Amino acid sequence: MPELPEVETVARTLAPHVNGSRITGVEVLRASAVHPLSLPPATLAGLVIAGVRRRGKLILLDVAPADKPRNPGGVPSLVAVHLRMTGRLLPRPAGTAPGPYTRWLLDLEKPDGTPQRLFFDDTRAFGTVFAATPGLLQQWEFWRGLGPEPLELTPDGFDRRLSGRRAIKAALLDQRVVAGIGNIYADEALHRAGIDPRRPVADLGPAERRRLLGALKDVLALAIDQCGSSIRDYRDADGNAGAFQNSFAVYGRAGKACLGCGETLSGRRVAGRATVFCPRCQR
DNA sequence: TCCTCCCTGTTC
DNA sequence: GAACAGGGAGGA
Repeated sequence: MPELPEVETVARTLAPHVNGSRITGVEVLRASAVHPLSLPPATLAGLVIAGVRRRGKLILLDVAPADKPRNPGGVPSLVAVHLRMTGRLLPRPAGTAPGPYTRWLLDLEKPDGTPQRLFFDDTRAFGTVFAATPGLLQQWEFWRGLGPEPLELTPDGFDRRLSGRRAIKAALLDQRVVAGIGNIYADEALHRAGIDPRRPVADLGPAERRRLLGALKDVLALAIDQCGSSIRDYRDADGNAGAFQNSFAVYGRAGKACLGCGETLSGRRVAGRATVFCPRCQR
C-alpha cells in the first residue's frame, strides 16, 4: 500500500524516465480511473513533463506546453496520480500492449526522440488520475484540505493540528492533519513513540506529542532510505520492491512477540483499520 | 465522528 | 465461498 515513503520512491525513480518527455497520446481504458473533476486526459496531448514531485500520497507530474513558458487557460499544468492500494506507474517500451489491469497510459517521446509508454496499472482499480489547472486543483476538496508534509512539520505545528477526542491513530490517518500517513506508518510510529493507538488525541501530553512527531519522522525517513515497504503489490517505477517491510516492528505481526519487550502484540480494529500494537510498550 | 462502500486477488 | 486487505468519498 503506497504511503508517503513508497510514493516518494516512485516519484524519484519515475523522474529520470519521464522528465522532458512530450506526451504524444493518451489512452483511458477505465473511465473510473479518471477523477470526476479532472480535465479530459486527452488535453494532456502535446504537453511536456517538466518534473515529478510528491505531495502527501499524490504523485504530481508538472506539465507545460513545449513552446510557451506559461500554460494558457484550460490547459492542464499538473497531473495528480493517486496510487491508492495497488496502483503502479511503469515506463514501458513503445508499442507495449496494455495489460489486464492497465487503467490508462501515456504515449511519450523522450527528449532524444525515443518513443515510450507510461502505464498506470492498478488491480484493485481504486487509483485515480487528475489532470488540472491550478484553479481546478483548488476546487478539489481533498487537495485543499491536505495537511502539512510530516517531514517538514514542527512540534508546534503538529500540536495545532491535533485536537478532539478521537483516537490518535484516526488523527494520523486523517490526511487533513498530516499528509501521507497510512495504516503501516501510523502503527509503526505509534509503537516507536510508545503510545496506544486508541488513546484520545486530547489526552496526549506535550512530551508525548513531540515523541510521536519524532517517531513519525524517524520511521518515514528510514523507510524512504529503504525505498519503501513492499507487502505484496508495491513496486517503484523501475519495478523494484522496497525493503522496509523487513523492519516492521508491529505491522502484520499481531500475535507475535514485541521486539521491544517480548509481550504478545495485540491485533484489533482501530479507526476502522487493522491495528497492531504492544499492550505493554504502548500506553 | 463513525460506518459502509468501492474493487479484486489472496487466504482461510 | 466468505473474510480480509485499505484510502477516501459519502452518508448516518
